[in-house]
Amino acid sequence: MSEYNFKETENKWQKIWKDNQTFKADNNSTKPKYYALDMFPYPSGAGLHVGHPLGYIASDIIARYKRIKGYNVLHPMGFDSFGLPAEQYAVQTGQHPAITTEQNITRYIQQLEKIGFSYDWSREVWTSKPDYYHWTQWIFIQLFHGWYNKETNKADTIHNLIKLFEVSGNSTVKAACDEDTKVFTAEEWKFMSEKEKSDTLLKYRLTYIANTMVNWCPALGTVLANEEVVNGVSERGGHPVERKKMQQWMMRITAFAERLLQGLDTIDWPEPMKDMQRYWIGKSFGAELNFKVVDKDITLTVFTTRVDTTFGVTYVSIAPEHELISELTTPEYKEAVTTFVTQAKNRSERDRMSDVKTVSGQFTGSYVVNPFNGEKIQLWIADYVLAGYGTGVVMAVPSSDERDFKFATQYNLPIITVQEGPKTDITKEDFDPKAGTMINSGFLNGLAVPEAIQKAIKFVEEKGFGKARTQYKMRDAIFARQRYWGEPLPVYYKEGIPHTIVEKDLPLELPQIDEYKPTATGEPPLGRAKNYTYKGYPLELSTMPGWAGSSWYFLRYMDPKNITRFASEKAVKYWNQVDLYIGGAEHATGHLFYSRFWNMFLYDMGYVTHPEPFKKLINQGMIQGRSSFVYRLGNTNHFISLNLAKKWSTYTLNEETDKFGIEELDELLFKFGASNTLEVKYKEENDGSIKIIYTPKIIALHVDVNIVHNDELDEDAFKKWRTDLADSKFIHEDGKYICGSEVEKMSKSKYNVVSPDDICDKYGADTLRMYEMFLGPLEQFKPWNTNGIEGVYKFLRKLWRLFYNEDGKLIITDNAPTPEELKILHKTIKKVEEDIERHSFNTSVSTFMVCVNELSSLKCNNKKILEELIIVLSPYAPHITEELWELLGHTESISLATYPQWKQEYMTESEFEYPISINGKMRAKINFPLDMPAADIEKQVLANEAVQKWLEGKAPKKIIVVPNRIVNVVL
RNA sequence: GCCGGGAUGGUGGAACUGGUAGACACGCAGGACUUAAAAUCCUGUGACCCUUAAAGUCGUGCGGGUUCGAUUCCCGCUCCUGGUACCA
Repeated sequence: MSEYNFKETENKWQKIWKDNQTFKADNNSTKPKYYALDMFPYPSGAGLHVGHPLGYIASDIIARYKRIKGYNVLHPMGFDSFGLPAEQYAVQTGQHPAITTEQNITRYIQQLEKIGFSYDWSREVWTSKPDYYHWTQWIFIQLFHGWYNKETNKADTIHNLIKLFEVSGNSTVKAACDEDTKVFTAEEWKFMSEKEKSDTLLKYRLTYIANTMVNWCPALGTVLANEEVVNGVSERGGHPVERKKMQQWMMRITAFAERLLQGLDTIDWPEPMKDMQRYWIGKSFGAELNFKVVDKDITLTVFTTRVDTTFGVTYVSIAPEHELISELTTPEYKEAVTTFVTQAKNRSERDRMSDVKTVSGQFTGSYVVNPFNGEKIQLWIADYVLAGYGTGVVMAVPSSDERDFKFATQYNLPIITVQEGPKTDITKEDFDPKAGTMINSGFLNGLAVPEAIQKAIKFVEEKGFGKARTQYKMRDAIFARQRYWGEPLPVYYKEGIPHTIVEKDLPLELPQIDEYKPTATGEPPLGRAKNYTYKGYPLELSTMPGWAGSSWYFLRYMDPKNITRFASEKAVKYWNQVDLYIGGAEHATGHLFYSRFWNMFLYDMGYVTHPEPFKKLINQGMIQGRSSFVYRLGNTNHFISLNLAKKWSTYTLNEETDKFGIEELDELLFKFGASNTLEVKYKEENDGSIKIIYTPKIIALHVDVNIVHNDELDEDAFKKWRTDLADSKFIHEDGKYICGSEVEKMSKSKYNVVSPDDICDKYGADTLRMYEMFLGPLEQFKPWNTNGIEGVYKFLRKLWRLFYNEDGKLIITDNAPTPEELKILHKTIKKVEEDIERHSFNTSVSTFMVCVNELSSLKCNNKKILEELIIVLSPYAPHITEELWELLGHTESISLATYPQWKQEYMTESEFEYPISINGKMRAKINFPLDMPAADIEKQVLANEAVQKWLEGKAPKKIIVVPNRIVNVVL
């Protein structure tokens, strides 16, 4: 093979890698380990587009790089194969989602293999396979039998909690539990019924059943997440959604809030990503404060971060969902309150939150007492108060909080100013709630806000009005979906008490059902299964949410075939933590959060060796589509080239003054059979006269980007693209038809999807890999644009030609490398190594290009030089380098080679050319030996003729010599 | 509203800690080879000034500042983009 034949080369090596299992990771290696992980994909029906592999290519480069650096690398791939699209397809067609899923995965694997990734396919996992979800269910069971001990700050087994209850009840137990948990003694515990014990324990378990507000969609028969509800109807199908209190399986993730927050400081993640998680956890310090309700035996507790403003409280507001509302409403307000509450309930929480501009509320008729000054103030229901945060009750300080201010103004409630000084006026733009000093606030008067907060909290605790409290925004996660295509919850009910199924009976497999819809009685689809029971008892009909399987898959890769444990202790200990995780930033508060939670739990229980699953994280930016447009004249099949279209559509012609213009245009339009495409508009001028404007009607149409090359339209392909375009005519500019472009999301309907398969067929996988890296920084969002791909392709052919001459003869020599060649090589090794370490893949591609250009202009065909260059290049372009490696006489895969070390000795120069700047402007260049002292350089610079010219006889004030950089003369 | 990221030639982008802005690539222009085309190779390519050359001037979104020197640091804006949202 004397010409670079990427097809032959790539097929050959992909087959060899597969047959030899070249990239199989060893669990019993003595080498240091490196775990490089990609976020596994959901296999959608559309296949991969060119944006998907971006992160995979980067991690593959690192995996291959680490291999030749001597690491035992775990680089696996799998599929997050439970999910909604396959289920919806099943509902429509009756085809089992497993079939659809398998078809999609097969296609994904074919596509991935074509790009030449060094995955260890023997470790492939699918979350929808029973031997995988066996262990998802097992983790669920561990969580069910777990509780969180706040004393030791660790999760523990429920067995140990029961022992504590038996000894001293729950009053001494510090645990993460439901708010409404009642205090009981050991004696009381002993005499509880089985059901009572179960209910009590559920308040402590890390997976538990609770009544919570959910978005229920009757038409779809399932609970929806907040983001799936838009304007009160479901995102898919537009069915009405109601707020409903339902029994749901939950995960007590809030128990881990503090540790999930603290853990962020120990991991190497992008700072914005950590910030998102911090914000999501939403830790805030403040206090609980009790407000007694007048004439009722009720005390309302509020949470506030601003106890210092308590003297400014003029009313208290309560969430519409609050349980005590009916008790708190006086008879004369009953009707108004009921109307208001029903109204508010029908707006989903997100809906209410996004509609920030309007506030609404209703007086309950009740009054509460401000503990600080004994004042009687009104109790309102307000829809800006969220039931799920804090206590669901808020003390309102209209002078210091913008929402309270808006509400108070709207309902004519009093306002007491408690802060004075600059920026304390709430009606002004520059209002800062924490500015100024306290006034009208009794013992707090004159203090700045931070001190006032401290003093007020102390006061509250001393007087017994309440206590200091840390509050988190994060809430427990709902862990059940009323759907078919997910992991069945391994739970059955015996006399109304939930039990987990025995571990040896796992996995609890998804049953076959005839249809994938909810049952007629509104039960989840699993209600259709026949004999869906365990030991004769009914099983839970909900399945796990989409994030369950993806929350631990990185552990399964460590030992995917294990049937006795999710992964052997030895494997878990060896692989320990994911060293590098590459994936999109969109998972910040979902997958990445839940994975940390589950891993932390498993760590507490002694199943894994590190509390944080992902040591280092890199977010790759999304690759957007770059749509191409053609410009159609009116409703004809005449298309105008981009710049003509631009000109014409802004080219308004005035009949009076522009006779020539309109004739010219009309003639053109007529010539192309496109008359009647002029739009006539009338515009009134300042002087009252009417101006007639003609504009050609130009319609921009999306055109398939695959028939546009460097923005030039392939006209023949265009005519064949759609039958109605067969008779198209083109109005050219410079003899070509140029298309317009715009950056949009990649999607079928915009005809801007580019498949990696097409690129591989046309240019090869190595070109695709290098080009995707060359496109720009990994983290950056960027549009896909095939325009520059030729450059990378040319580079690979140029590399090939270092080995063969024009006659197809191998021209490698064993000569000793010249110093110049060595210098080029070692410069390249150094630069590429630095680039990989800081993930600047785009610059290393440039470095390779420079290197090959320089070597080829030196006509270098030295075996030693090329050998090392090929090793360094191999992570980027694995196929061509394997082929060339073999040509150099090696019989083993390049992945077993050793990464060459760059040597300073080949790169040092004896002289350095200093640019000389005078008052900041570059004026001359002079060579000096590297070891010349600064004082000597100064002298020689002043003596230099070229410099003298610029000095004009003046003596410089100062000379700055920056070693190996610059000499600056200041006049 | 709040929290991020960004703005550099015709285009994608480089410049790592302040030190020759525009590496590398695309595109474009010209040339070589060829009967021709493709492929390949060579040269030029920020703008202005200019017959040419030399030299010069201006240039990293806008306005200021610090510095001998700023794409880089500081202050104030504009626009684009991502996330998030009544969290008390």
